Amino acid sequence: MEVLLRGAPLFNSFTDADLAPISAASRLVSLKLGTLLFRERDPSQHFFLVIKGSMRLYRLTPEGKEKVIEIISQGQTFAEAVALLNKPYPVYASALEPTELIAIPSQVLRDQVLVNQELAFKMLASLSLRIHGFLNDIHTLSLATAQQKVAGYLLAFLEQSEDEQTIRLPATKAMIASRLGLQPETFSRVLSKMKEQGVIQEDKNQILILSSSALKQLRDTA
Amino acid sequence: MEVLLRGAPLFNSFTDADLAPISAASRLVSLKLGTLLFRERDPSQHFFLVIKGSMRLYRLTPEGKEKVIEIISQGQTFAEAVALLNKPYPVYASALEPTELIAIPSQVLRDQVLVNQELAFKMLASLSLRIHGFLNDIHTLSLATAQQKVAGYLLAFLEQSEDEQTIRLPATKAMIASRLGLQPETFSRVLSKMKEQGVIQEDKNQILILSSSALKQLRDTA
DNA sequence: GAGCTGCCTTGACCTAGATCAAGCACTAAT
DNA sequence: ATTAGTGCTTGATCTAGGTCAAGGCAGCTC
Repeated sequence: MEVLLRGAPLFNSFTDADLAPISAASRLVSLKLGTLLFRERDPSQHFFLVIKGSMRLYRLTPEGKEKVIEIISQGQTFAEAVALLNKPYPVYASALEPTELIAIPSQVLRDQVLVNQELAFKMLASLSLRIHGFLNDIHTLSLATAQQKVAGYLLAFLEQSEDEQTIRLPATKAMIASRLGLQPETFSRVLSKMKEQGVIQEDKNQILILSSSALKQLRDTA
Repeated sequence: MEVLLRGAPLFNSFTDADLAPISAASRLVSLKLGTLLFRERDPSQHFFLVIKGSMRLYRLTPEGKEKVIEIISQGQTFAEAVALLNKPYPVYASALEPTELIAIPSQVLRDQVLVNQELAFKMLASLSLRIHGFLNDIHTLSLATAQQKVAGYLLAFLEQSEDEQTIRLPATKAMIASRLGLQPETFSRVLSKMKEQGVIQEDKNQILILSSSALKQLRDTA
């Protein structure tokens, strides 16, 4: 368990002594595809670290449509903030694929933050990072065309994995479309056009970027 | 200065002893309407508390259009997270009206967080709150009609100021439209229609809610 | 290998809201 | 009083992307 915990950025610099009480209180959870982990407004008894697979965090509109807010992949944590502050979950969470999580009781987090100064700092850093992500999302959601959104989304992958030119989408296309604030049809059409223009190529659910500069062009042009 | 500082939620429970070093290092800043306080990517040497007036935080698109991300009013702080983590500012900030701020050096914040446990907690709480706000924004930006956005925006005021039925808009209509991801024209048309339907009434830049239930209806209907 | 089932694509249409273009109301300066 | 500036409204178009509907294409199970 310690090994798994240390896989997360939140915990990677911790000593065994720091980690022991957290590890002792946590437990491993396995979810089948589609399993609902918690609902919006549920009390937050745990926060979670994704060991394997991925989770989708979403909300429901009054009419019952789903809007995907975040897709959480391996190594990332979620619901830390609400757990710490003892607030109800602000979103629904369900498994996008068969997924393994570590569930860490909120109380343990609260206790540890008081004891371990570094943990508080790390939490602040992690929240701050998340806020930056949201700023970007807000920015693109509100004034980008479909093409810009898709180009930006694909480029985000290249940035983190350096000179890899091939991308495996982390969820179904419909999910990604929702994340981007698009209809699945529109997402499909945009990808088609990019293929047509020779900017990308698709094989199975792998996407190959033929020209990242052309893609940047598309992202930055109205 | 101490008095002003304690006006902010971030500091309201602090003892004089806690506050003294912060107060000593901070200084008061007055901005004329439209003054640019910092740019995106500037190093974050201070974070800020709004004493009087209001600030707009925004970004620029590649084509140079502005997108308002947040409007910060009296009593609120901004740029705490980046100051703490010593990252560059992620947005532009300029004064929406003649505005007074307290500028608190980032270094002081970093020092104090290490010393004062409660401050770290408060910061976590404040960031978490901000994240919740962003979740809402993302939600509405991506799948609400213009009418839903405006109704939701107005209702947000009623929620915080209880049974006040009259709202003074915190910025020009064009700014608010941008915050909501709308064109000024569209914002204006939506308000007109609401007046036509007898849901609201407008006088100067005061908005009177005639029927908050009708407004809720509008917010929750596609 | 026949038939499901779930994803994805493609086409035809339609509508919300952006854009373009005047004009109006109020304020501030000359 | 006249002009000019700024924010707001209103009307007339245009268009990106949403919606509806019809297949196509795996990968399953039986």
